[in-house]
Amino acid sequence: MRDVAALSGVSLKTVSRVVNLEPGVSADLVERVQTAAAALQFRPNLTASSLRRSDGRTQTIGLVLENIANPYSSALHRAIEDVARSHEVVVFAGSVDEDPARERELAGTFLARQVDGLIVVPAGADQSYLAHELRAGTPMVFVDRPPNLLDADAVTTDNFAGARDAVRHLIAHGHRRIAYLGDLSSIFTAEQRLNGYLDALERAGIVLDADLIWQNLRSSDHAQTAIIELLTAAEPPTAVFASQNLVTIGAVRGIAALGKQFEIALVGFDDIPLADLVSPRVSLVIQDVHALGAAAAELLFDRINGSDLPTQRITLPVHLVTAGSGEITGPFAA
Amino acid sequence: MRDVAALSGVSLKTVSRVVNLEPGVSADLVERVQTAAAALQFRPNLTASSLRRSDGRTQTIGLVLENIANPYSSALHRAIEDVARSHEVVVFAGSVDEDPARERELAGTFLARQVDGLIVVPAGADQSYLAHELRAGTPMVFVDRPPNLLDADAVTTDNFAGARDAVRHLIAHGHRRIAYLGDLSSIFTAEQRLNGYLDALERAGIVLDADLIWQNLRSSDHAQTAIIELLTAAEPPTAVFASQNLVTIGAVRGIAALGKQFEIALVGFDDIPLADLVSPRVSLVIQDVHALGAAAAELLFDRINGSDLPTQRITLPVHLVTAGSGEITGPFAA
DNA sequence: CATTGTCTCGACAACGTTGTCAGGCTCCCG
DNA sequence: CGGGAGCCTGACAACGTTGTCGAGACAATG
Repeated sequence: MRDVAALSGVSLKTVSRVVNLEPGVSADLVERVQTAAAALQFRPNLTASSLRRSDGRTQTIGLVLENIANPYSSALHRAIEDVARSHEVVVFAGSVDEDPARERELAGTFLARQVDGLIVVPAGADQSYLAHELRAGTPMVFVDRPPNLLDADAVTTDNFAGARDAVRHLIAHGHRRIAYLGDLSSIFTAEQRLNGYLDALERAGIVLDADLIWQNLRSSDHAQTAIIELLTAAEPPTAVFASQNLVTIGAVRGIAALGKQFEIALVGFDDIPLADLVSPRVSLVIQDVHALGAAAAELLFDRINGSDLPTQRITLPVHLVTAGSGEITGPFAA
Repeated sequence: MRDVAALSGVSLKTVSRVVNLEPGVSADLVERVQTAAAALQFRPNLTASSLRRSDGRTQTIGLVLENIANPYSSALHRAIEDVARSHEVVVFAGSVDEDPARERELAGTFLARQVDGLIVVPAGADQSYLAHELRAGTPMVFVDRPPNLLDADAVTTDNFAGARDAVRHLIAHGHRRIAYLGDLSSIFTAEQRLNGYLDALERAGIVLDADLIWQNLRSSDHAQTAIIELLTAAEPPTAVFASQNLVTIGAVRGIAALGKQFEIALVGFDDIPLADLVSPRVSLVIQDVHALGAAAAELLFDRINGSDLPTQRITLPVHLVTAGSGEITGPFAA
């Protein structure tokens, strides 16, 4: 900037005014400064600018995700990017891989870089380490899972209702022995979905068989092994509820490996890629990930722009997309 | 930092020394400063720090991608994130959607934030706008596609050989009428892959039929429409080479819609999700996206750490994964 | 005991930018 | 022709941190 000022023969402050489009600079000086800036390929240093600016904004937000490469996370990321872009804000993102220590570390490095706000898919059971920064005025919004031990905005989907409806659907098609395949039970969404499963069974008067519940399946391979074991056991289920996308994929592979695609009813929670092309086809509880991300980002930017409404908890609905697999009838069909 | 200094009764500089683990501070002062910092939940301001530091590093890199939500881009992103993390660097990323203006804008906003380096999947036909920053010392590496009108490092895959091998494979299974379905022809990889297709045909002495070449298919829907039109024409192809993942997905849908999954041989370039579960199954030319991203990131960090080797162009090999679809025999099978 | 060296520590300036404020100019009015 | 208002412009300090340098304390050396 100093060079631009020297070349155009004005003061630093005038260059600053021109660069920031401030009014009150004569037309010929604006012209002179702009040609000088163009000649020198001048690009203002936004970090210095935000250091000095009164509001301290860096036009930057941080995004703490489960795993950037996972389609769920990357869909969220894209939705948030689009909203951020409309505010001329760029996004830092990082993967946490369900590791609470990594979550904390990543949030910390974003905060150290003076992000204007933070969007977090929490992995750990305690977000109180953020309380100080939150009180100090850094807005934060939690997505997919609410924060623990911290009072902050959150946008989640209706996991309980989605799981309950999925299992009800299977019951309505005549199933009584319905297996539950689930992710790490410590994850909020996994717990909610298990509760939905249990609720649907109880209301239908079906006695729980604990052997049909498999949790803590951390990959599609684990899920595949689990479903093969379930289906080859003495009293196999006639239907399966898979509570997460990787688990659903493992279930599909397992059913395909056993050649039972026309015998076992399967409903999964979360979308899976190319769901319309896989065999066996699978009925799915779909959440609108784009809407989730957009809602979280809008909430965050409202806070950044000064909103001081009470903490909000938004729950978005899900819907069941039937695809012929969940509709395989069971032995108790009417 | 001022508060920490006041609370522990030392100067700013001593706090700085403790925070940066510089030697030459007595043990009891280190202790006092650390407890004061902890009490105040002090977090150093990295933007101010990098402004003042002699090397000016922000421990930040920028990543310009086609579309963050696309599995190819997000796999690249994750590979780069992992390398960046090992250097204690965080990553800005953004989507360009094949828009050259957006590419330029995004690279500019990253540079204005003083990133230590840039990794770009270029969308436009001219990256000379980066020449000034490159000469000024900001390292840049291009991935998947080389830069145009700019001398910089690039890591790409062997698109020509992959396409040629795919088409050779179809020819070896007795096909002569092989369609080419391709992405936007302005994209470097699309051009290379078309050349590979043409080369394989020519070396096999097959006369080109221009009606079998469909380019500029920008989505899987377009590709699906195109393949349905091709397969229902007067002289349909017996095999199809789909030159990109979205195009392959459209081709799979189109073939499935026509019920021709056991008649048409299909080979696609790039992996598609759940490739082992889709019907019809599809043979694929796979590139190692993780290795691509990792190689680009390593190259970038070498530059950031001072390497001044001549510009490098790295090409990674691809390999064909057969899955029963590319192996459907054609009318000229031996 | 004087001198030298080493080890700690702090004062000060600087990174590139913007907020504040004062000064100079022009114009118009009485 | 004096004076007040309004418009441009620049000098200066400041944002939060670190590089430089010098001062003071103390030990080792002759």
